[in-house]
Amino acid sequence: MSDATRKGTGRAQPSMSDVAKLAGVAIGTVSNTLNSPEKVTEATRRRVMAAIAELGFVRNDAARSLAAGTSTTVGLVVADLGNSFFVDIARGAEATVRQHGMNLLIANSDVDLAKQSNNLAVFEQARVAGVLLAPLDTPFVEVSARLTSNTPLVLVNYESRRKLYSGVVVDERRGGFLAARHVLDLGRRRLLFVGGPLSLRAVAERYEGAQRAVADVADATLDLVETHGQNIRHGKQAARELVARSNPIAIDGIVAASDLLAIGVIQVFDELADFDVPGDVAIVGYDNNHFASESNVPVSTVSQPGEEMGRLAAELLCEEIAGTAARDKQTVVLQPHLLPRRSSLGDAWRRD
Amino acid sequence: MSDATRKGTGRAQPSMSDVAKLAGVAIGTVSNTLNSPEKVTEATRRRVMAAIAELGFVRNDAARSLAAGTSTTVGLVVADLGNSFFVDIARGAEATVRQHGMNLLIANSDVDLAKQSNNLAVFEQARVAGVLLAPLDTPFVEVSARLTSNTPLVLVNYESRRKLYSGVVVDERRGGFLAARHVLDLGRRRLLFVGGPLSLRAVAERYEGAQRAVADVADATLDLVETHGQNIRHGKQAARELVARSNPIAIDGIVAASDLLAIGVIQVFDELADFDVPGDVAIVGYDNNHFASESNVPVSTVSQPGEEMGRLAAELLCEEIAGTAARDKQTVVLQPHLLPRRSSLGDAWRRD
DNA sequence: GTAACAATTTGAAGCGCTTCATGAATGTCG
DNA sequence: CGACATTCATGAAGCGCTTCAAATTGTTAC
Repeated sequence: MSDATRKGTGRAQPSMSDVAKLAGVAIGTVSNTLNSPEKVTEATRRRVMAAIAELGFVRNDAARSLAAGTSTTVGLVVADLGNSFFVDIARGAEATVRQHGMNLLIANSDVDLAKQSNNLAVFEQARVAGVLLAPLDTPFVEVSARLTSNTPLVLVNYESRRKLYSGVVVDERRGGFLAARHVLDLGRRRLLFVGGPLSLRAVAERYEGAQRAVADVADATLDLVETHGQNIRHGKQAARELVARSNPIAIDGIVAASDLLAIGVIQVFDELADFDVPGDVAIVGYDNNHFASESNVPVSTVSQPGEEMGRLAAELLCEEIAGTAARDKQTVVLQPHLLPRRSSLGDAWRRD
Repeated sequence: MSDATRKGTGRAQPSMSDVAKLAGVAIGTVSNTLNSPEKVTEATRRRVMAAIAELGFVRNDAARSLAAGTSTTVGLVVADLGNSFFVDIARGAEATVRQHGMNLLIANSDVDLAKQSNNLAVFEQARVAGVLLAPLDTPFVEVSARLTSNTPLVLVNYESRRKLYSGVVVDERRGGFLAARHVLDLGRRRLLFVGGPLSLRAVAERYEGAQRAVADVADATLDLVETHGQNIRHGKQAARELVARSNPIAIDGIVAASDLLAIGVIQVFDELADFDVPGDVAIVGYDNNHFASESNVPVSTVSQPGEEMGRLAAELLCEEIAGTAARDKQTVVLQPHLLPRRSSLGDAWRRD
């Protein structure tokens, strides 16, 4: 690399020894004023800071963490940034990580297993202090294959079967249960679960929860329309399918695996104008989607504590990094909350 | 740090010299099989790879980039991950960066200027190959203050006034113009712009564009309702305010600064049931919000090419990193596109 | 004036890697 | 068969930092 082309501008980054030279001190002193200012006289501290400012010195963190053997960044590998649930997790994780004086860097797997493991590899190679993994809802192959390394790793929204990692999850069954029981409490008896595919763990567990709630009530039934995804589009399809089955439809309560599904269903019902929500059919969604609360018929929902999950997971990770973590890996289970709105309560619901 | 507490497990990461020892080769050979396999015999390559696998060796990237003086990661500092526009940018940037054999790490500024500059600092200290910055819509102070460093930096969705950095922006005026002209083309003459605050550059420019379109038509007028933000809530407020001004309202076309605003307006109009959209009032939003296309009345919108912006910005950055960039900084201006849907076309619009 | 001690400062060692001059081994050709 | 390439492998130097034992300076007590 010729001197002229180096780094585009040709001006090389000044190093710590440049700073030391300019300030007329030893290199160790520069390091000290940066890392343990209390070990340095006020006078020399000022001289060093002046030199740093004059040269525009920026500490080389690669060298720092190589020499110190510790890093101050934490990596977060996230299944899908397009999903606001994961953005909430990121936000929570960042807050906690920051409190511990570290930084959070995010890598998006974009619903692609290969990218996910590549992202894990990137963080490991960078020797980050630790990694938070909010993985794809798929078998755990990739993460287990990762056991070669010993970077601390905490899972978010995924439970390590073999207790290899700590993690934070939310009780999906409970969420499904809450949603269904709410509808049942409103006196509805012929329920329907909309969501899918059931091969997704989260969906399956929500469905199970709903089944349990229905089983508790003697004359209640739970039907199922399995979808190919959780978007508005899928909700609309499901609603049309439902109407095609029998019109008027034979149900009076719907538990949807996502708010978007619920919205899709409501929209179709609105169009048909035959079904009143919640008069004829009470509907509960899932996720506390930002839009859902603002939509035409505010959707009752089950709220996932995304930020809290991020915070807790980061807390667990920081413990592992500090070495203060318990020997045994633990999985914290957070409880979802029901947020009843108009799509189930009707006019009884007051916007606050 | 005692041996027992080190790294939690106590098992230290193996180094390249461990691999070299096990494979019975020199350390330089290990480096070569990793970085330039063609310089190494097939036989030794295999021996080395076997040793790597056996030890579970993971290359220390901090040491690598320190020694090599180059990094293989690119940083993206993003104003707000909660906004899907920025997620699109991230997705585009990642695709391009990956094509160049590098990795993309994301840091979220979360609409906080202090975090933004901290994030920039983190990436600089990490000596990433380059940084993409999708900044907050605020004065350029922080980024200029950053001039001390010489990490390549490309802006996304922001134009460097002093041409200090290359960048990719979208022509917001054009977007506003397209939206307004579309409504005018439908024969509407009494238009209203909803959005705000106008101190946001993007909003102001969209408004200007709309004004220009209206100025082109002799008898057309453009009214303004300034909002405090671009959410559904603000749209509802604006609509109520409008109705309060005069009922029936004196306008027949609305250009909104976001799809969410448009949805809010439509929802209020729906409730009142007095105004038909688009019969009485044609509405165009902005952003091609995922949600907007699926809503009850699919919202006509102006689409921002987020992914393309990310791709292009990453392309520019890679050029700067490679040193093949033109001397002068350039700002690429991308054009937004109009996507007419039912909220303006009515039944003439067919879902595809 | 000096010994004893604390407070600062110093600078060499080394973190794990890439690089590259050097050497060894093998092949080629007149 | 010797001279010369060519191909591989070697290992020391050094990237910019942290650390820490040792040197230096300042302070207090006697």
